[in-house]
Amino acid sequence: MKIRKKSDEDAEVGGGRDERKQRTRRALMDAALHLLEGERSFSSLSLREVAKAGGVVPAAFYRHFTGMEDLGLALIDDSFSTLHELMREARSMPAPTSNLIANSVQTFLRYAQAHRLQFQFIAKERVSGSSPVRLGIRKEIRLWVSELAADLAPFPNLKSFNGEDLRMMAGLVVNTVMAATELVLDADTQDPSEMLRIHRHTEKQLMLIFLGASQWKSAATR
Amino acid sequence: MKIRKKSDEDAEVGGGRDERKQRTRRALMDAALHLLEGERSFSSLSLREVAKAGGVVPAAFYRHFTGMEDLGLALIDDSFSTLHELMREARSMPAPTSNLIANSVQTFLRYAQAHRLQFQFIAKERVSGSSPVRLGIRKEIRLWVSELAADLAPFPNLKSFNGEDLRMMAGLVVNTVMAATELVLDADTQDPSEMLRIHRHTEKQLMLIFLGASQWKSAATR
DNA sequence: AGGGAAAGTCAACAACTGTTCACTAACGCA
DNA sequence: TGCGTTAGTGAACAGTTGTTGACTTTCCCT
Repeated sequence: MKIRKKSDEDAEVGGGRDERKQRTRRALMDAALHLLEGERSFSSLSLREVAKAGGVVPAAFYRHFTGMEDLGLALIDDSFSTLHELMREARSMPAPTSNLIANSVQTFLRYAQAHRLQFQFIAKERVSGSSPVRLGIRKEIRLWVSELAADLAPFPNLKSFNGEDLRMMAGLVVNTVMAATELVLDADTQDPSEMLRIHRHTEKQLMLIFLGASQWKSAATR
Repeated sequence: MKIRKKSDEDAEVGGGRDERKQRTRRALMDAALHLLEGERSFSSLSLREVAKAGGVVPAAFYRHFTGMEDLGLALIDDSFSTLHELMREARSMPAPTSNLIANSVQTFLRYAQAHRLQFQFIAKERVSGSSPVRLGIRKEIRLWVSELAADLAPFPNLKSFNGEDLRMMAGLVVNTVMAATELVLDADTQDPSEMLRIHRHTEKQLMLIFLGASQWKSAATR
């Protein structure tokens, strides 16, 4: 009668053993992300409430993570893998010779909105997280800057940049996009006019940067 | 014999009643700021530990603030008043016709370093604070952007900006400076070469922005 | 000189925290 | 078919949390 304890009441059943394990692992990570929605910060989450929100008893949490910090690091990997996925998609798209800036802004901000939980996590923990978490995020962002610099290098407008200055410019672009992302994540969810305002604002800022870049002269390296 | 309970052991004595009250109020605020040094975030501070660090029993906390959020709002006022003080000083200085960017960067980042606790608080709570705290900070930053835009308006290079675009550019500058501030606050305290690197980096980014600005043409407003 | 106001103390409360332990039951390999 | 491995349970622990109430002591005004 009471043979199957969970399976007969859980909607989502089946699968091998470690498939089920991955499922609760994800449930814990998703629970944490959802708890972060709104005002909470990761460091104010308690292990117990994450466990409860994940549908599991506190002790079971330890079968998946050594503690909350471990969970945080897992969330970083998760979040940045979705960011890299976007970058890969963007690179494989046929380069739209005109409107490149407007297209990129639109693509990125839409994507951030669609993955708001992850991006909210990144935005918060980038500045207020524990040391390993924060450093992990910074490393990923530096990597992102490098990739962007490499993507920018071939542009004919930017011939006069040396490598260091190219990274400087890429950093400026990334900062700007990150700031815009924070605006989008905070904005009244799905107020289209407000969203349009942010898009236009960000496009102009990037145009200003690229306008400056086309005039730039790197000091001769010697 | 045991008439004066506090005065005979406290180093800092004297003053009228509400002068003493202001003193413990400040002690609580300073305690909170110091607890935020390093990894902690404001939302992870407990009322009890702030009270203890402030040298006061938990119940006494309520004589000064209605709760932690109230303390947070007080810290915002405090922090931004020091920022406005810097802005006032900067404006009263004789405009250094050359090297304006380098001077401004140096002044600002030095100031941020000197008031690291306040700026750390702002940087963290800007993104992860509770709603009233976060909104308070955003409002102050918008104000800052407006003031900068007004300061920028008279420059002959920027004649071709309309009001909205000027704010757009000012926003870009503020974003850039804020990002640099975060780097400074995180950097190995007082590693001069690292600090120099950040200064140079930021100067270049601002030069790039101003270079673009000198070529800018706002669309005709109609 | 005396009395009201108020900053601060002390003790208690119910609720919640992280972590541990012995346990149960299901899976998958032999 | 059985048996070890292991995800998940339930209870207990010692601390810590926010908030309250009744208290003491000091200041300041009349």
